[in-house]
Amino acid sequence: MLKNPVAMLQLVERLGNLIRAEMRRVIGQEGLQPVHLEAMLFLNQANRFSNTPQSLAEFLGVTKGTVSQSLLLLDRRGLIERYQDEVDRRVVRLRLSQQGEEMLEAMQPASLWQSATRNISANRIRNGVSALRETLYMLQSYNGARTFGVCNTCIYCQRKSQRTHHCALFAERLSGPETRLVCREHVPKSAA
Amino acid sequence: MLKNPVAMLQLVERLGNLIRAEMRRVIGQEGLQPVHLEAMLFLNQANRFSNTPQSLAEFLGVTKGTVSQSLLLLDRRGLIERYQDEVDRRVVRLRLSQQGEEMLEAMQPASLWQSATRNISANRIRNGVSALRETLYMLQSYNGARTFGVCNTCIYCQRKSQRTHHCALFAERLSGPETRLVCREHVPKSAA
DNA sequence: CAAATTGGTATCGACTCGATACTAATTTTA
DNA sequence: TAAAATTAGTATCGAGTCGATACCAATTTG
Repeated sequence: MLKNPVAMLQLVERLGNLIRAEMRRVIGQEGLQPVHLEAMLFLNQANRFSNTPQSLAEFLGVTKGTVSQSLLLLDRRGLIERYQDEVDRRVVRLRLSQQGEEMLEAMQPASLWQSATRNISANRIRNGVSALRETLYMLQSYNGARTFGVCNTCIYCQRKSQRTHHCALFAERLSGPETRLVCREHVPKSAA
Repeated sequence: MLKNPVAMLQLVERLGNLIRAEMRRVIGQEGLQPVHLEAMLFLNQANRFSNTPQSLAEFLGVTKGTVSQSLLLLDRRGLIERYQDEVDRRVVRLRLSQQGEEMLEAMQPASLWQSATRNISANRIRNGVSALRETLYMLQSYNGARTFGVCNTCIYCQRKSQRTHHCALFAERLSGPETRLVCREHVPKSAA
């Protein structure tokens, strides 16, 4: 019955498709697909508990077999590096290569968006972000999907001192910069 | 420098990907892909100036060759009908078949979203819709893409009487319901 | 220590997607 | 008005996604 939520859905869908088409245009010149850019953006933000094929598959919403194929391609192109985990030798760790970081740096995928939102009032954007964030959390909780938020918004993240934080789930120390990376085990504080 | 627009971009991107993954899950059971659902949703809303392969290709942001393939599949499955235009015999007209309409009806793609937004205040949603809509128009104007809005938000749409409207571009009469369909030649009033 | 689970890879088939080449109908132009 | 250019659409090719299935090796469970 409510029309505005449906309007919001259609806008998000349409904007998502435009972003995707723009991605395809830009990254297609490198012979890549949108999902490759998504993967690289994820690896650029993933913390050390989350930089694995399994985690990436969950983030992208595809099977591990599918993600394995995409990683093979990114590896062949020299855009990522894969190495074995020291303690659990089944798991593969992923990171962007130097070349991968440079490509991401050079692309500036957000620049068009920055211009497009230039004349929108800060208040409307704040409201929009808040509405979208809540919708995202709700959707993720419905289908049991992970939230992939950054550590400093997670219930497991405890501040120990001015500079050091602590993850109560992995029982490990977190540096300041690390609390701004996304984690597979993230549980939003609002949903505690 | 502004962080909120980037946050909004990431949210839209993530939500778009989740919607896409959900689409794949739902429509995959019919042996279809997300783009097929996008196409059917478009055809369900397109007016009589816009129900062609070319128009659909512009909407989806793919080439006409690509869209031709997808239409072939939808036709084979009996979900759409294709017929020749009477006056310009190069153009093919598209419409959902009975079966296609029933499938769309049965899927209710917006229901999850409706639940997810249930507890968000109307004001925040209104602000969000407004911010997203302006962003969408800006992005579309940048790359010269069409806006695909509904007639009653278009500069060419003129109200003739209580019940009849008139399109100044095609110089044709529009019924009331027709003014709520999306058009390939749409130009938003705000950008007049 | 054997069985079950977990993380990852390989292969197959259907499909997307851009590029290219093509046909037919319409419009432009010389 | 006839030839040239444009427009709408289709066909084909190759690289890649994607799920499904099958498989292997390392780890955890019983």
